[in-house]
Amino acid sequence: MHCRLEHNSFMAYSSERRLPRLEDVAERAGVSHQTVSRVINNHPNVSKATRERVEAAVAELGYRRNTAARSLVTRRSHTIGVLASELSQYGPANTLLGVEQAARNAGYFVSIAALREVSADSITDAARHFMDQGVDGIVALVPHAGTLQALEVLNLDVPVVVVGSSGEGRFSGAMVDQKLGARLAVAHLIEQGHKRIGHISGPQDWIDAAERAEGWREALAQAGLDDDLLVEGDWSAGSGYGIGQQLAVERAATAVFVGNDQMALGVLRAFGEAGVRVPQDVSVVGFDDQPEAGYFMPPLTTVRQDFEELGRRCMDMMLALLEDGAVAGTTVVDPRIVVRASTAPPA
Amino acid sequence: MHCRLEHNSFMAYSSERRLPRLEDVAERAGVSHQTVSRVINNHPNVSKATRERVEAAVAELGYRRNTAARSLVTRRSHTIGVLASELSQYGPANTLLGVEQAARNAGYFVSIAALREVSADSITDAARHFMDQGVDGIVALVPHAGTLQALEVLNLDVPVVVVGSSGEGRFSGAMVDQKLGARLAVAHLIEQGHKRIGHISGPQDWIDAAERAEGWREALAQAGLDDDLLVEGDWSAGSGYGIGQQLAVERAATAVFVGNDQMALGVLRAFGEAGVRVPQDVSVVGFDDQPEAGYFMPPLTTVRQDFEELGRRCMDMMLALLEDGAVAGTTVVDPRIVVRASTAPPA
DNA sequence: AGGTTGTTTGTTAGCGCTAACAATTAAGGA
DNA sequence: TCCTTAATTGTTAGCGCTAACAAACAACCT
Repeated sequence: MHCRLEHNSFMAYSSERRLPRLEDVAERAGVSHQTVSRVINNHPNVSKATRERVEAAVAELGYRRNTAARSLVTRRSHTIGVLASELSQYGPANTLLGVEQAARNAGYFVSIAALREVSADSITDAARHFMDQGVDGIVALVPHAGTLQALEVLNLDVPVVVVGSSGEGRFSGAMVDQKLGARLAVAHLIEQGHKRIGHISGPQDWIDAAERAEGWREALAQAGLDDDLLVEGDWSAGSGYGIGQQLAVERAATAVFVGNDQMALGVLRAFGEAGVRVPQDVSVVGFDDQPEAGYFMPPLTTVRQDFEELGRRCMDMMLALLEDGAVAGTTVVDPRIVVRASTAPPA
Repeated sequence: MHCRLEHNSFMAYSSERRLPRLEDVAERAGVSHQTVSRVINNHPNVSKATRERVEAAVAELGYRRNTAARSLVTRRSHTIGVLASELSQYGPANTLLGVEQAARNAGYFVSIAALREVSADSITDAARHFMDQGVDGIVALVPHAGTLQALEVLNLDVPVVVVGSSGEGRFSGAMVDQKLGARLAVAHLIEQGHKRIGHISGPQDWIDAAERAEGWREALAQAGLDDDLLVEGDWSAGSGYGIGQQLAVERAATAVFVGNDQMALGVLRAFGEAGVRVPQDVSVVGFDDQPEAGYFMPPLTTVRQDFEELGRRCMDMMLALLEDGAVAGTTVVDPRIVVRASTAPPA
């Protein structure tokens, strides 16, 4: 019997061999298929002897339950849909990893839909895709203000966890405390004696970008400093480079808090080319702490976000919603600052 | 009727409202459920009048077919499993995006399983996860020599497309021509007059790393140059930095072909710190062309791989295997060199 | 003994869909 | 006209599973 499993290596994909069903296991164990189902699902009222007999039969036949059949009757697919944009970026990619880890541990499957561009249409498409698949819940990894509305009007009847949002309305949220991160960055610069601290933000319709800018503003206000030095980039190294060139000419600030590490890379290059020394002339702080940040020139002081943890928290929240009937809520992960060579007291 | 759909916004997730079934659509259109099924599945023998009536009913009720029920009877889940490691890296992440795009276009769902570490056990786990889900095929985004063996012994009865492999045995492959990429890089350096060209490779048990090293060797051999300057890194900027420090002391080569952009970043920083000027003293070429490469200091000459295209090709191949009964094969994507400021003729 | 529990097992129905076949109607040819 | 063929629709069964109920049995009390 156990040989049969090993000897089918010659078979093609479309092997006609039927996979064992509950019925097959039941027959082998001398019980009804329902009893096998009980064993598989860990129902309490099965005698020890029966359970062992069934488990042996399951092992011998290599039985694995059929997800489609199970889903059909339970109306649960045990699948979570992850709606993501910018999946090639360090942050979202790692959040996805966290979600996947927590999901698989909990016996869930993870289905993905990537958005090429963030629009109501593309979000609707992706959400419909997930509903067609019958996902039990959706994790929205689209930290864009418009996403929430686009999702809300769909009236999905599955729980939604939005990453990077505090979870308004029917949605739950999981977020890194962006304001705190920004305050840590600015506080570090203030401690070193900087008075003129600029900010290169991400696009302001991104929730994270808006929060970081707000945190920067709050920290400056608290210290009685001006918050007039704000330029908006698009998250890319290229935009950081362009803005950096401009800053190198103006020289209005002694320190710049940059919205992410990629833009910071562009800034460092622009400064390098313009002869502005970092950190002697201008200090630079990034955000994210992607693995390369420590190898920029100079190594970048930045704010670390634990994206994987964020992903795991997302999934924890999702599980609570699905299995414990929890209500929508928010979970917050704290960032921390990583000080490297790109910051120093002003000259 | 159409109001009913709009007015349930007050309902909780666990809305008791049953979704419409074929039967409901059939009743509304005044036909049998089978006729509706035919319309849904584009079967030919349905009269135009009937088809239109059914389509109207489908639209009015907002009918969407139940995937679980369909899968149960067709034994097709229309789901592709993507087995991935290093998903937070630029290459794999973008390949995944390509797969996702092609899959969703073709009406397939994409399920992912990320490997924390590449081992036979973790691969077996992930593959079993996919079989439990009943995926129709697996795309292995694990460009590691051991992966193929670990997958082979599982005797999966679904098609497998291995990315970065030429597709041995029962598996199909989709790859960027790594040897060609390496030859392009080395040829560029030779054209500029370099005679001593070193290579910092990735771990040699990664298929891509081995191929790139081999391409480097071939190009040197063809030009009658020595291939004794090879150091193995681990793909990370940190390892590039460490090796770069060493090279800065030895100064054995006038040009270095680095296995990926991240390691190249580390090399640039090590050279910068050691006072080795790039490209005046040493030329550096990377591999991948991740978006930041153009903003390194100096901007990096590198070999561009179109990862999204690779992913799409993967999925095309998978579809051919699944739907056209194609046999295992290989598809190859060509890389191209992007020349920037990190390379110049030797002094 | 006879009833009242509780524990363990079996039986039946049906989730929503498609495949296979049966039935009906329309069209064409002798 | 009737028979053959093709096009269109309907009927039935069953994919593999779990929920709900029913049955069998043991244990324990009055």
